[in-house]
Amino acid sequence: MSETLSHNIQDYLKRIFELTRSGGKASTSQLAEVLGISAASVTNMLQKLSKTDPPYVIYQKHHGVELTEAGRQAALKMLRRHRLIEHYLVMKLGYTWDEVHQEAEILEHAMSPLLEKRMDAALGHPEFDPHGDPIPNAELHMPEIVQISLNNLDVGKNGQIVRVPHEDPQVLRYLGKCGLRPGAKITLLSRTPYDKTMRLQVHDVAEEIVIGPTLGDQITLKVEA
Amino acid sequence: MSETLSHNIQDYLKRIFELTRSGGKASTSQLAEVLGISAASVTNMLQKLSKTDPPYVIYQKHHGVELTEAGRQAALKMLRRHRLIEHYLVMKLGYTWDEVHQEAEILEHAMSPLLEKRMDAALGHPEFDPHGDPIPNAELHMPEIVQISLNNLDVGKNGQIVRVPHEDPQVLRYLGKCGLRPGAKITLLSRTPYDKTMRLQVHDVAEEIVIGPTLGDQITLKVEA
DNA sequence: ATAATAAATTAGGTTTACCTAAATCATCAT
DNA sequence: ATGATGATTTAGGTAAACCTAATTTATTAT
Repeated sequence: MSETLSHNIQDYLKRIFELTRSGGKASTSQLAEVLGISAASVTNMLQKLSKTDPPYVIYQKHHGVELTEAGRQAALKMLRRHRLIEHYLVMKLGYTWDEVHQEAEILEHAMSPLLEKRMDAALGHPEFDPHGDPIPNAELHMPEIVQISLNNLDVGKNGQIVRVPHEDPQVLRYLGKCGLRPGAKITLLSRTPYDKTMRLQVHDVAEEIVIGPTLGDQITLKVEA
Repeated sequence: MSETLSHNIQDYLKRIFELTRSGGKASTSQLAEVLGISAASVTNMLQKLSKTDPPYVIYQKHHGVELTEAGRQAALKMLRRHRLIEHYLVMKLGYTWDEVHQEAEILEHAMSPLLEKRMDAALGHPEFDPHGDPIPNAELHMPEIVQISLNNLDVGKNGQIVRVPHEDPQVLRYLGKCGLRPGAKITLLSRTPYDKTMRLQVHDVAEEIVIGPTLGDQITLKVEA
């Protein structure tokens, strides 16, 4: 269980994790696509990963692949490291959000348990990275996520858009232009006491946007429990 | 010139640099020893490294190897990264000295130019790491300072302690009590011709101290070039 | 000078992870 | 139900970097 996995294997497991995040299986060609290699190479690796002593994946010819618990643990370990690194680079070394991903992609494979521990401590054991994605904790548990309306989000907290009102195409178009669409991660910057108008920052978008409580009520977010 | 070298090649070049630091060439077996691999593997790699388009080493069968200028630049780049990382881990992440070497050995290969730049800035562009070893600057020039052992310091000259022997805690404690620790500045007052016993003045400390050549050999100083 | 020893090289092989080309399987429209 | 199409797998091969065993070269002691 604690044999060291190669960089490549770590990458495969991480990608399978991402592709199967919302259930189902990952296909050979999907993996080939995200890993930037040929489908034949992927097939070879999947066969190998499904035959290790604790197998890392469950693989059936022509029917895709999913992680075993061992594979999931390994993937979560990489995910934790990746997000900790991203967070660290932004918080401590002045990186901007768009610079961190590539850097973390490489560093995560070079990170020792000690370095992970120290960065985690230096950041105060954060639960979310600067993109708003949750960071698995040291025991590899993801923070619990629940859904609430934007109106109920606490100031300073992050959330990820799940649903936006779709009745009025004009509103929808406006929100889309601001980057406020399902999947977008936001931070609530302030809420005025009197009329509950909210300023919020869409991650990866420079401008802040302002939203009133009528619209805010209709916007659903995933947030930490 | 800016092709990316493999981890392995970077390690070979770094080791050759270290082994030839004080002139001469590195032998196949020395390299096999420090790299922890067989001599046969080293021979193969040396042949390869001496035949690249800009060759990285000058290699003659049975007569050892030394770096070309291209090889030296590559080695210095790794040395800079290694020492910056060590310094960073100690200064910013609470590592102790015995923990940093292994960590840096791995991280140096995963370090981007941007990360190097940011760490360098975060540390205030240091010229020496906490060991007192010089850090090549961004243009890969070593600080114009030479390190010598106390035994080789001319009488009347000044120096700054860089390293003291760390095997014997009793000796260390004694030297520490005299103010003779890394960073301390000293002047060599005299050296007896017969047994090379030295009198020296630690700046900011009233008492002179006396040191024999056995201990003097193990005390490293920075002096002006 | 030469034989013994040590160091270095060559020869041949392994593993990991990739590749291309050819073959096979699955699915979908007719 | 069948054939076309696309996805997947198999077969055979490459490159990097390592290995052991056998051989060759260099050095050292007599």
